[in-house]
Amino acid sequence: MPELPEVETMRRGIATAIGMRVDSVEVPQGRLRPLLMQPPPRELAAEVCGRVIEAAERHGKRIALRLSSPGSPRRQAATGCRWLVIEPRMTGLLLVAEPPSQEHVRLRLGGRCDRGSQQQLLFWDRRGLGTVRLVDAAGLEQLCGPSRLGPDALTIDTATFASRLRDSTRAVKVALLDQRAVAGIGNLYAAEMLFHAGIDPRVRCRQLSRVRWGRLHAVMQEVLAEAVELEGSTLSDATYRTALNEPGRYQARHRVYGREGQPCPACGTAIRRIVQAQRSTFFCPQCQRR
DNA sequence: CGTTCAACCTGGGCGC
DNA sequence: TGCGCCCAGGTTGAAC
Repeated sequence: MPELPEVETMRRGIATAIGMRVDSVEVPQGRLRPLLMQPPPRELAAEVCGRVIEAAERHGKRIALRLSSPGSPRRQAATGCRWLVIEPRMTGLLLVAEPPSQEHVRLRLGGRCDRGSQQQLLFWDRRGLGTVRLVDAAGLEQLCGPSRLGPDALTIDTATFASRLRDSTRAVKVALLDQRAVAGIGNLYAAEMLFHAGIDPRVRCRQLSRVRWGRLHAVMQEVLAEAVELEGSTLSDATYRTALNEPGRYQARHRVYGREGQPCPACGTAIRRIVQAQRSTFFCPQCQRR
């Protein structure tokens, strides 16, 4: 399930598309389940074709492709840049390699003079919960701005991190998933970082000492950075793949996630699974304290 | 402010 | 072998 490390891996994996012009947008019909696209495929294609992909940004768990203003400089003021915002949600993937089955969206790219090659950028989503939206600067702000996403978990500083969470009465695990507080953490990495910090996921934010916020901040960035380095986690359902359609390698590092009943790698106590905010939380009742 | 639930979806795993 | 069921979890929005 794409969280920060997986989405960052996607962003890096599609870097070869930067500088290329969109020649066509294809949205196959047929057996494909519907995918939220705004505007609908035909309009989106008309607006996107001819623009150059100038940058691939990551905002939390979303990718935003910055598309150049079309046409002459005079027209630029009127039309301006656009952003193609892709939200993979549960099973969405951005690929430059061919997808395992029919894709949802295919951008055919060309026109870069330094390489002069052609390329494709594909979005495939097994469950079809993902979204692809074309927006202007105001729309980007709405989808990815500070009203929706807090500072990025990978780069937020200790003081800001603590200040955005410590006053909450919520359980720390639940608060870590709040994208408005801190952006990028999902269910899997929340469990892993709390294990490494030795913190019981049920502790209320307010109960955590300053020292423990500092420790949590440090391990959060260690865990996320290492997961980015290893290109994310591909679970047994094997949905998540890199842009080259290869599995991630961080799953070998999982200490608690998905390991209910198995011995804690640190102390041997059986890993427990509980439910918080309707989602599974895995933790070691011995190593993770209140 | 916080929690809970339903909705969006499909495929893998389970019990029978 | 197969049917029905539950579960996986990112995000939103409504209800309490």
